[in-house]
Amino acid sequence: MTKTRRRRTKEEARAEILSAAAKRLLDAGPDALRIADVAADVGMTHPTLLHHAGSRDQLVQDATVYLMQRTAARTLEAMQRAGDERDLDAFVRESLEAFRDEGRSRAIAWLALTGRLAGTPKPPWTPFVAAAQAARERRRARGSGGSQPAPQREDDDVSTRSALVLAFLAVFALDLIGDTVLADAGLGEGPAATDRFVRWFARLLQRTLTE
Amino acid sequence: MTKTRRRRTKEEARAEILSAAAKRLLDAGPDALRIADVAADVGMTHPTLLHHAGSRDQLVQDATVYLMQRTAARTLEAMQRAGDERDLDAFVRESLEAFRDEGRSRAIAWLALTGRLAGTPKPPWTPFVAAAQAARERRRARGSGGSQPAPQREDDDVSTRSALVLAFLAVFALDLIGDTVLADAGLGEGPAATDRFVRWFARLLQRTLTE
DNA sequence: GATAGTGTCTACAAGAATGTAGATAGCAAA
DNA sequence: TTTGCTATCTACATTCTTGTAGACACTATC
Repeated sequence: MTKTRRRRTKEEARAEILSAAAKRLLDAGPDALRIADVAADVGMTHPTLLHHAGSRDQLVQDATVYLMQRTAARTLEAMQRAGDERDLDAFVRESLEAFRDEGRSRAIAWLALTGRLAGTPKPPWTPFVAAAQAARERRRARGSGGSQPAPQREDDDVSTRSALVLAFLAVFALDLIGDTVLADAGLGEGPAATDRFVRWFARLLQRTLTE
Repeated sequence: MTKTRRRRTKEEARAEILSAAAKRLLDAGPDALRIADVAADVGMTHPTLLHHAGSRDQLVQDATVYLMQRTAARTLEAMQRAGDERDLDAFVRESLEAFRDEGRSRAIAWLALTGRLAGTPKPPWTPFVAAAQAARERRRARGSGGSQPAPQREDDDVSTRSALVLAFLAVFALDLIGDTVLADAGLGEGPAATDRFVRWFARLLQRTLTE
């Protein structure tokens, strides 16, 4: 009966706890999070975890913020990498992959369902809007040769933002329930069906943002 | 201390229980459903509820099916009413309203997150696909005057189905997280912002399904 | 009006989950 | 080495939740 106690610094303990809690949060949701489970994941007893986390409610809240910030960073990076210059097909596909990998859709859905979404740090939309807007104007200038009437700036802006919102909503929903919906609609199953739909959707976006 | 016992038939009791359980399910999700709460809603004690429902798990499962069937009926009716002949603006708006009223988006999201979505009765897509396809061909025949080359039937079908899937996904996500996303993207707040986006999206759909 | 069937209740059992109290042990600084 | 700090543990208390047992009461039927 060798009892090997591992002693962490306060910060290490907190980091490990948050990470494990975020994982459980993603899997089973806030209501199903059990501090004893999280403690076991990290390798400590639940009173020790409480010593660091304060209370269950506090842990859920902290893990929520941690989760959203972590996934936001990863997602935005992927979107930025893909959305800058290349075509929208890559943009949509990479966004979807980032959402999927980090479980961002699930995180957002959990928060929305439990009424915590509003109180969460929001992602920065401004750079995307600016980039998309610039790309649109570039395409238009190239295409028209300057012979078209001056574009209506305001309508353009709303249209660009709407397209980005649509992309966000579609990727979110596609990740969450895409497989089921595509199958129900008779568009096939598995990754191939999703790929086809993503390509179709990217073409649609491209046309909208180019016109 | 007048104890007024109300005696229901087996069927009445079951119906009331299912309805109340579905409401709680929608609000707080499967994990947070407490049979004592549901029993209180209906006006009975929790052992009585168990007598009718069997067990908590059984109740959750039955309420899930009940909920999905009820919302499906209402939603499909609204979509059918709007999607048959009129423009797509009405179609999208009415779908969204139906989703919202019945909490169908929340129900779907709960099921998806807890891994129950696959085992749920699927809505009938065929009539919508057929109607949308017919409408598209009608529009095209009217527009082209018969001078265009014969349309590629297969691509057309995939495109129609894809558009319907996109509409479904968008309405679903818009209901769940639309307010937050629209606000984050700088497209305004409240019902007005949603309305504007719905109109924009409907125009997009219209163009896609008409070409 | 008596009787049978069963919907409903009260009381209790058992377990799970959060949180507290006090002892112990690992680590760093004197 | 010694000492102080605190991360960690064991043991316990409390509350919440599901589920069971058996008595009671409402309704229909004879």
